[in-house]
Amino acid sequence: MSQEGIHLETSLGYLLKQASSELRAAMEAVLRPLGMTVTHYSCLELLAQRPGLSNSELARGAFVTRQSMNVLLQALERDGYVTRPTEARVGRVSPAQLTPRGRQSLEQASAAVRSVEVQMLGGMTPEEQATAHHVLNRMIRALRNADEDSLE
Amino acid sequence: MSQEGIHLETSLGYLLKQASSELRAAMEAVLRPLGMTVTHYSCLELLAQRPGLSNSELARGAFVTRQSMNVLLQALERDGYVTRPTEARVGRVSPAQLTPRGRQSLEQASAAVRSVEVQMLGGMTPEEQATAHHVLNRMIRALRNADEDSLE
DNA sequence: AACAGTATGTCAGAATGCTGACATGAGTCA
DNA sequence: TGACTCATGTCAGCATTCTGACATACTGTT
Repeated sequence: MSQEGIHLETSLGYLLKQASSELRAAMEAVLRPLGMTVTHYSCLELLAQRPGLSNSELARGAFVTRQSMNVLLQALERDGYVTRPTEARVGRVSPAQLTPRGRQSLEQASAAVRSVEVQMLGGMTPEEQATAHHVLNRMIRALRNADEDSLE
Repeated sequence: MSQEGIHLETSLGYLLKQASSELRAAMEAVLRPLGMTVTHYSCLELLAQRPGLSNSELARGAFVTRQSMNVLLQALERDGYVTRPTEARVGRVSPAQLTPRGRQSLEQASAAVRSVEVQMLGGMTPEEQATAHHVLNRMIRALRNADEDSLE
């Protein structure tokens, strides 16, 4: 059982992956008793904050492909958590809405996830939280620009 | 095509997931031409920095289950990138080693991944990098403690 | 020495997500 | 109007990872 730090600990990329992995595990742990997966929860939370999001938009927001989100949405619709108009009004986009049942199901999950985030923020001061916010945004922007650069 | 920021952007957890997702995508993009997956690369990199790691230790380092790492290791062994002793000397642990071929294959991948990390660090000052390092470690520690707490 | 507890390697089945592909509708430009 | 491009929803097949399970080996306790 050797658990001393690897040299990779000096890599921000590795740290990022590690933190994300830990966060995901913690979320899965609190969502499992509710019979909910992380993507499942992300979908509901996105719909609560932005009613009318389409399948593709939800997929982008939950960091999965639109195909994956589609099967999830169909299940959620079948089980009565969300509704989608039978026919699209504009283009092929069919905006999704939470049902009261979906909203209720989200409430407990949202509280559970909030507790995880509070745990994660631990004893961080508001200043530290602000710098974390700032630094993560910097990384995201830098990586996104790299993608665009390679596309031309 | 509505791409304006969601309210969730104020959540550090969401930002973390976003950054991690972006980083993973960027790594996949540069590793694909080399016929290598992220877990594949992680395994080789870990072995280069810490020769003799066992299957389970590699799994933890690459953030996958030991079962997943096992199938990868078997493939890598079959293709001559790593070697493992046919019989364990102590317990069931069989330490893995990179072959020259594995080391060579890693070289290009390592350079590619380094370029991604440089891109990610973008115009970040050394101070910002240090705070990023610090803040991510804080989050990781807080989440890990939460896990231990729930185990008792 | 016997025991429980824990960690490991490994196999098999299940779940989840992804890639490929297709048809449809909107926007653009000649 | 017609051709081209792009985004969307959706289906099918594939890949990767995970969960469950088992045998084995070390560790510490009584």
